[in-house]
Formats: sequence, structure tokens, C-alpha cells
Amino acid sequence: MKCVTEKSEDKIREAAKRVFLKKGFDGTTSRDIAKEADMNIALTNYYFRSKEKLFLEIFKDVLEEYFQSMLTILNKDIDIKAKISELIDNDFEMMKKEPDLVIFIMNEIHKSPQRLFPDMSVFRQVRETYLKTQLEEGVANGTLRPMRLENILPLIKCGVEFIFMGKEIHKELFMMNDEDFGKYAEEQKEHIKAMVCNYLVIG
Amino acid sequence: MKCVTEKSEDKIREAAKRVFLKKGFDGTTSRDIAKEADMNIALTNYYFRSKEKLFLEIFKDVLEEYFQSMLTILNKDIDIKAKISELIDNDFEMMKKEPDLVIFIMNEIHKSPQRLFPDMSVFRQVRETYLKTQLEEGVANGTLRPMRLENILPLIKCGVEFIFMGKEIHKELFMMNDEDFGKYAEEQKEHIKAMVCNYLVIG
DNA sequence: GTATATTTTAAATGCTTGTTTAAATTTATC
DNA sequence: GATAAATTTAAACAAGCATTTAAAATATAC
Repeated sequence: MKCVTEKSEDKIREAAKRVFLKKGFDGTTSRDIAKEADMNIALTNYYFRSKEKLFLEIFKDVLEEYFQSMLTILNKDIDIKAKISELIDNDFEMMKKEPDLVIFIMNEIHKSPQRLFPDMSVFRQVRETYLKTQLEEGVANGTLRPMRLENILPLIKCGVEFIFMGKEIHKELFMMNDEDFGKYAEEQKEHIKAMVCNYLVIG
Repeated sequence: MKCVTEKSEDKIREAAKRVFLKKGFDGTTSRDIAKEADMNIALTNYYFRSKEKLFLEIFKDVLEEYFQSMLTILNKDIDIKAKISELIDNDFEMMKKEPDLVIFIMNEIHKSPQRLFPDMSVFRQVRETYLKTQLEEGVANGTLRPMRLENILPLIKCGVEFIFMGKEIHKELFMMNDEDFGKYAEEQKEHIKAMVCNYLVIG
């Protein structure tokens, strides 16, 4: 018989993801998670053994979520300019949908990198995409500026992610409200696309 | 008589800055700070009333430290390309000297923006620099692409700050050790300079 | 329907947290 | 050098923390 009510384990997992993303590992208590999941406090340890174990499980998911949609685009068989444009659009939508995700990942890894890299096979996948081949071919036949994947990928990602990670400071610094910021981010996105493409593609 | 030993208040302030930068507000305990300063636990509250008050004082300093050297360059009477180059070099040196500073600022503001913007007069200063005039003149006479300060400034800052904030993830992703990363960051810095200048300056 | 396994609960565990106290010590004032 | 003020100390505070317990409630198996 199919059950309509969600399994407790999943309820906790989803609640924990929400709270961890918002408050970070240090800022989150087991009671916060239990309250968000509307469950008894003892259940987090019943299902996940400890706050640390629960966090590591969720962090792994979050990191894969971050890379997954990007991976699909990196492997598409499309022109490199279109690919850059699509990668930036994809990043932009992700930052709008999950505004806490990137700063959360960056901050947690920065505070304790060693504990957070288990068997990240997704890293290898990112290193071996079709974009890499495209790049090497373009560089070889002189249509692209000599760059490696590790040079171009951060240039594609940093523009959009930076202004969203620092959304509140940008709003304060340039005296914008949320509506202003939305328009500003859109125009900034187009600048980034043009700037990166102009730089990578010769002529 | 000049005293060689540092005043206790300053010892605590400096210790607190070190610990807060490394562990963030939530990850830092009053005992951490007292230990780092090698002082009795009660002294943090004797001099600063609370952990929160001490943090706010330090955060204000840190934010001004972040903007101060940048402000000087923004107001220099030099060619706009040289200015961009110098801003990026300056950012680069700051990230090497204080690797925790930017991710700390970003994360703390992201978690609770309202509590961290008191009388930030430095924001007004950033808005009204000579670069703004240079930009408007260049755009008016057609030598520069039509952009405002809020468009160009993040483009200048995001490249370097992004790879340093995500140093550990970049090392893991692209299989670099610390030495590799150092070289990589230098070459990335030059790409960023060229890319931003090429984009802003027409022809 | 009873026995067994699973899930949920309230309560308590011992430890750490930020902060306070009141006494002890050092420094400054005359 | 005595008196007052400022600083430092060890100890304690209540509240909150992650985690555990053992009993209660529910679901599953026969």
C-alpha cells in the first residue's frame, strides 16, 4: 500500500537541508532541524546517528546538485559561445532558485575542506567534459585564445555567483532594493556573457 | 612611561579578529577568544560587554579594511586600464595576505545583513570616487563601453576573489597542490585583467 | 489476535555555552 | 604608604547543546 505521508527519514533530511543551507553547520542545532521537520528531537539521531553524519550526507547531495546541471551543459554538442551563454543562464537560474547554495558550499569547504571531500566522482566528471575537447581543438586551430578548462570555467561562473553571494552588500553599496537588484543582475549577466565570449573567441 | 606589553583590550580585539575570521561568529566561542588572547574568560565581557558587541566592533573594522586600499586606487589620477590592473593586483595581494577576509564578510552579511550595516560611510565613499567620473567621461566620448560603476566594479573584483574564496574546491577539482594553485592564480589574474580591459575599453 | 519488530516519545544525560559574581590583585592618586 | 580605582581572577550561573535512555505507541508477521 502506497503511503501518502512522507517517510520520517526524508522529512528530516529535507528539513535539515533547508536549515543547514540557511544557517550553516555551526549555526544549526539539532533542535532547529527537529522543529523544521516537526518531529521529535531524538529522531535525527535515530535515523542519522549524529548531526555530523546527517550534515555530511546532505553536503554531498548539495555539492552534486551544484555540479549536475552544469555537467549536462558542458557535454552538449553545441557551439562554444552558445555553451557559455547557456552555462551562465543556468547559473543565474540556480542562484535565483537556491540563493543560499553557493555561499554555503564555499563557506563550509573553506572552514574544513578535509572533512568534506569523500569520493567526489563528480569532480572527475567535470574535468572530462566535451567542453575540454572543444577548447583544445579551438586553441589548436587558432580560433580560441590559449586557455585550459581551469582558466575558463571560473571566468564563466564567478560573475553571476559573486553578485548573488554578495547580494545584500551590493544592494547596500549601490542603494538598490530587491526589484532594482533583479534588473541589475539581468543586465550584469549579459555583460558577463559578452565579456567572456569576446575574450575567449579570437576575432 | 611607555609600556612594552600590549593593553589587554587590544590583545582581546586582535585575538577575536583572528578567531572570528577563521571560524565565523557561530563557530567561535568566548573561550576560544580568551584562549587565543591568553586572557581570563571574564575579560572579554569586562571590556566589550558581550560576544555580540565585540563581533560588531570587529566586523566594522574588517569591512573598512576591505574597502580602504581599494578606495585609494579608485581615486588615483591614472589611466583607466592602469587603474583596473592596479585594483586587481591589490585584490590579489589582499587575498594572499588575508585569505579568510572576503568569505568571512560575504558569509556573515549573507546570514544576517540587517544587523551588520550601521553607519557605513565607506559605502558612500566607494560610490563617489574619481573612477566614476572617468567612466562617465569615457562613455560620453565613446572610448568606453556604456557601463556604470556598479557594472564594472564587480567584474574587476569577482575573478580574483572567487578563485581564492573557493581555493580548496578549485585545488580539489583541478587536482592542484598549493604550489600549483599559486601559479594558476597568477596566470588567472592576468587573464582577468586582459578580459575586463578588453571589454570595457572600445577598440 | 497474539507476538515481534519498528517507530516515536518524554525525560534525562553530561557537557559546553555566554555571562556574572565577588574576591584578589595590580595600578593610580594623594 | 595609605586609599581608592581599575584590572584580573577563579568560580559559579542558568540556559542550551548533542546525544542517549527506556518506555510507549504503532506497524508487521504469523
